[in-house]
Amino acid sequence: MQNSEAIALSAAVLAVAGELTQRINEGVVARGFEGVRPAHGFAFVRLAPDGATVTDLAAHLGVTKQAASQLVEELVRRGYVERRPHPVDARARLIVLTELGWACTRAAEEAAADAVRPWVELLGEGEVRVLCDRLLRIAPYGPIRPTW
Amino acid sequence: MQNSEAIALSAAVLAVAGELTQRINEGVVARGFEGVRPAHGFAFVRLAPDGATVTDLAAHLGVTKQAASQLVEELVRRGYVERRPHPVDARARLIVLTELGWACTRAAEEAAADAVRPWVELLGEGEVRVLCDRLLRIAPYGPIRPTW
DNA sequence: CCAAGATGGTCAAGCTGCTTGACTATATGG
DNA sequence: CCATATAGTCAAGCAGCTTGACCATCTTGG
Repeated sequence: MQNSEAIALSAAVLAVAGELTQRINEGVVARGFEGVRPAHGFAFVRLAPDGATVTDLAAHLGVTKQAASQLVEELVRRGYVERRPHPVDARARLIVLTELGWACTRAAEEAAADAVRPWVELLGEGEVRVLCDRLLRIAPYGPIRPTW
Repeated sequence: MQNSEAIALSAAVLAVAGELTQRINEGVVARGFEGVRPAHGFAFVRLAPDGATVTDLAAHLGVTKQAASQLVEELVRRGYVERRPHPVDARARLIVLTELGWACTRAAEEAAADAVRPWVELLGEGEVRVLCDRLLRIAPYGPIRPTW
């Protein structure tokens, strides 16, 4: 594979990622959740199952824990998450989604489904599944960084 | 396709994009081009063929022209590009890559090839080409935004 | 041909989100 | 029980973007 092809492929990946991020965020905002940034969505993904600590979140987002702490503070102010005492570690706090946070997460899922729908119409559901499989094999643990 | 699958697919795309951006940037830095950010690479792509104006660049990067102007100023200081009078519009300036800028672009292509190589080994060259084709069909003109 | 508005570019000031550094409180291991 | 590591926060600073203002040059309609 030639270098120029590699660049073209990279550009394609980045274009898809950019469009996807933009569409999902717009979709979430359109559903009435104002003031949310893509980074918040990335945080929600990590918080969704059982909550997480600030340090977990920082590692997940690829930022310092101070930055993660600020992000949590903002989400608390907006009512999307709340800090609870950690069940086994008195130093730590468990950040969990509020009901509003869950609603926002569901909105993001809907927005993602809307964003992906044109792909299915274009390529067919089977091809999209194959695409997803390929991507997961390529970078199963790629960084979810809010900023480049 | 269910909402949860759409989210999984989105996460996969973003993970691949994140890893790719990181690897290319590291590869460029490793080849001796210091102080370059991914955003610079996105600018180089637009400048490479025949140069571009600040306004073109701003549109391409999805930022204000002031921001694009600052980015150009930085690239000029580092010796990657130079401002030339525009051939047909005395208001505008044509930003073109210097020899150093071209060298950096080639380094980025090499780094991209390095980053993509594992994919080829994992999926085979044919599958990767198919992947590229699919991505280009999904978002042929997706935004190349340096920041989310 | 000229006046009026549109467009290309830059300067300046401000804001946002990140970083580094310092600190307290709690956990853990010898 | 003390030494060190870890969770979290506060504070200050910085980088990169934005908005607002401005000048130079172009384009257009009368």
